[in-house]
Amino acid sequence: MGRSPCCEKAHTNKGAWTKEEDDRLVAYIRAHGEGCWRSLPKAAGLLRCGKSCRLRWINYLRPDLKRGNFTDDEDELIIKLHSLLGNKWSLIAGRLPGRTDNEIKNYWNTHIRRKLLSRGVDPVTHRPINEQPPANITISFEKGDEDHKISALEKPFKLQEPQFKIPDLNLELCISPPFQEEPLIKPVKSEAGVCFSCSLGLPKSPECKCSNFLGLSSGFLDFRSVEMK
DNA sequence: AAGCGGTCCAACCGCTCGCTG
DNA sequence: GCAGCGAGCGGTTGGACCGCT
Repeated sequence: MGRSPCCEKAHTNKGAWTKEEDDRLVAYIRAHGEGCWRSLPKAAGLLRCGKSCRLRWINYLRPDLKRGNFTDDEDELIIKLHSLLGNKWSLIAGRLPGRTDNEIKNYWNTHIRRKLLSRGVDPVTHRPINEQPPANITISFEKGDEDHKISALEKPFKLQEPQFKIPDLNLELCISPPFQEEPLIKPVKSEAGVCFSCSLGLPKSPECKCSNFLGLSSGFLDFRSVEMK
């Protein structure tokens, strides 16, 4: 049995949003808050799919969005984050206050890719274009658990033999409070984690007390400090 | 001015994940 | 354990816009 559609497609508008639709959506969310996107269109009097409403709100109507050009700092931060996280646009967006995953994804594909290529850097692997790819590195979270292996380089290279396996690497995750707006490169050291500068391999700042890149020596990678709020 | 090709970005689509019964 | 559902994510697309000829 197939999944039921997320909305009655026959009775929904598609394409560009009108000013009136925007106003209705904003007014409804201001009055009732976000949540239950499936029922929102009907409640708000919109002939739109819930997904479409959610996307419109998140990518365009949210009051905390920062519109306009990306700064050089943001560019470099995106490149660093992409080299660490790959195409995890929502995670990258979580580190750029006021920016959306869609915006960053578009910006990456239109500007940064080209920028890296012009520097002679492969935008997928973040390595010099004429450099031979290294043997792939596989990280295993649990002994013998094939499903939990991940490629350290996301997908740039196919699995090759011999596989280099880091023994019993325990990437224990810890929960930190929701992200608060702060200077981009200021160290935000969590209780047992690592400051963001170090997690990106950026130069240490005076306040930094981290001992190792990615917090591997401490056994902690504060994933939530990278994950979106 | 018209035609064309390239660029950009808003929006859609399909899939996965997590939750619930 | 399984199925259904809603939410969220990443890839892709369509069309508006712009510069060049």
